[in-house]
Parts: sequence; structure tokens; C-alpha cells
Amino acid sequence: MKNIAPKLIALFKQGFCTPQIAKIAKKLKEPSTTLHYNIKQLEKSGAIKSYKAVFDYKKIGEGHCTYILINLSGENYGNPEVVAKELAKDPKVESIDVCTGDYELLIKLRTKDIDEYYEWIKSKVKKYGFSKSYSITSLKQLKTEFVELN
Amino acid sequence: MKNIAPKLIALFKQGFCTPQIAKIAKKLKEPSTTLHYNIKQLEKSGAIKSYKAVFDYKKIGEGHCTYILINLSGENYGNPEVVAKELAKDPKVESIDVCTGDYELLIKLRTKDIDEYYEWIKSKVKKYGFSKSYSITSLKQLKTEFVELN
DNA sequence: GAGATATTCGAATATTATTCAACTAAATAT
DNA sequence: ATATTTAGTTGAATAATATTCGAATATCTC
Repeated sequence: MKNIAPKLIALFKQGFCTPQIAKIAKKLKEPSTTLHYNIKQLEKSGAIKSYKAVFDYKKIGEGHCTYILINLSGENYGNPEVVAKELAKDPKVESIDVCTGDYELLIKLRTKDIDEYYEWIKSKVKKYGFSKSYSITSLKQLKTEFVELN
Repeated sequence: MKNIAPKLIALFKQGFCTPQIAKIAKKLKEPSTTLHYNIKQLEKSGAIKSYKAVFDYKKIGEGHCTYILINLSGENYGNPEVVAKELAKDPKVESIDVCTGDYELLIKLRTKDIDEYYEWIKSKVKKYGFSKSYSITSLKQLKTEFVELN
């Protein structure tokens, strides 16, 4: 047994997928070459960043979803983007925004459970010196990444 | 000119993509048939919900991103899930969660601009009788849907 | 309206996914 | 422990699909 699933999940999270031109051709009743041309244009223009999979996150051990609002302090106070760019590299971070309001950053985090969440936030508070953070835990997800669930 | 791009964007938002088995095979140095088998297993188990595109949302006229926290009132107070399920159908809604804390719902909304956002929230407040809502506007997105931007 | 540029699209080709059947590993029952 | 079933791996053959190419058409620019 090779335990390939985790590797596939890691790859599919960000990419390694491609459009189904033939299916779209049937759906839109257009020649596949025309669609091919239009899709390549969207890619070239940068409008399409990636083709990826959306998961049932409970089933891949990332069932706990938290939205975290963050205040930075000290040296990081002035440049939230630097911290954000670094946090963006974390595979548990689904999204990160610099935002308006009482907090500078908004993170959507996916962890296995509340324990993993707690360890994560502790380590980041320490590392980046968040002066304050406010977490909102998802109780039920109805839609994510434009994909409806159930 | 057929103006196919908007149709493609609508389809790619939720699906109409597929894994690139040959590319993965090269990357992981595994036979493509083995990967094919493992991917089908993930699909059958429901772990993979969909294959879709991630966009540079500015370039597709959805550059304004808002996180909206919502309190329900009246008849909708007790059953946030019913409202959430309905809102989930809206193509501008990227994600919607029932959540902990002072608000019942958390929506991630993508609109063209602040005007479109304002029209959207006005119409929903009216329709569902939100008793209160708090919006956080994204100033800069560093990562979305697990895909790093820039 | 002439010339350049962008888009459409059918036919041919190249690439890739999928099926199949044999084999191997793992789990379960005896 | 070992027989038996079930799950996972893999190469060869096939089916399906993306991609290239060239020609025609539409759109934009001056």
C-alpha cells in the first residue's frame, strides 16, 4: 500500500487540474477549438490563476474551520502584508486578507480539530506577536470556494 | 464575437475541470493507472467535491471582496441554515457558514465594486430581515481558495 | 474603406484518460 | 497459522480528449 491519497490532496489543493473542454463544448454547444482558444486567452491574461479540487474537508481531516481576525503589534504593526505573505504559505491557511475595521488581517484556517487550531494560533501569536485576535468558528459550512455542500 | 468568456467563468467557478493524471504521474513518479485508481476512490468516497478554477477576481469584474457577519431576526432567528442554504445559491457568495460568536452567519461575498456590494446587502437585509450586520472589506488578498496570489 | 489584428472553427495529430486483466498486498475468517 | 476474500497496483490496449494548424470570418484601427 502506497498511501497516495495525501499526496494527491496536497497537489489538488492548489492545482494539477485542467478544464474539460469536451464537456463544456456539449454544454455550451460550441466547437471545442473555439472554447480552447477562449480558455487559453483567459489563462494568458491571468484571469485564471489555477485549476484545483474542492474537498469535503471533514473527510480529509480538516473538519475544523476558523475565521481569525488579527491585530499586529510592534515591528509588524506597520506592514501587515509582510506577515500575511508569510502566513499565506501555510497549507492550513485557505485564505488571508488585509482588511478594514478593528483588525488588520483576516485568516480562514482549516485544521483537523480544535486542538490543532489551538496549537496553531498559540505558535503564531508567539512568532508574529499578534497583539489581539478574535476567532469565529464555523459550525456548519453551506458553501465554500463557490461550491455548495450537501 | 461570441463573448464566451463569461460563460466559461460561470462554469469554471464550480466545476467543469478534471485532474491532470499524466502531470501528477510525472511529479510523483507513479504509474498513471495507479493514480487514476486512487483519484476515483477519493471521488467515490465524496472526499473530492469538485474540480474548478480559481480566478484573479479583479480581472473578472469581481474585485470587491467583503466578509459579512449577520444576525437574523424574526421567523429566521431559529433556523439560520434555511437562510444560509438559500443564500448559498447566489453566485456572488463564495462561502457561507453558520458560526459561533455574536453573529449567526458569515458570508464571503464577491462583487464588482462597493456599489454592487451596497445594493446586494440592502436587498438581503430587506428580504431576510437581518437584524444586524457587520462588514469587513478586503483591502488586499494574499491567498484565496488555497491559491496564493502574486 | 484598407490594412492589421483578433476570433471562429473543421480536419489532422498528439496527448491523455480509461478500461481491462493479471498480479500483489492486506485484511478477515477458519 | 493459513486459507479466503477484498483492496490496491500496474502494463498493454483502447477510447476519449486536448492541441495544433490553416483558412475563413469578424472586429478594430487609422
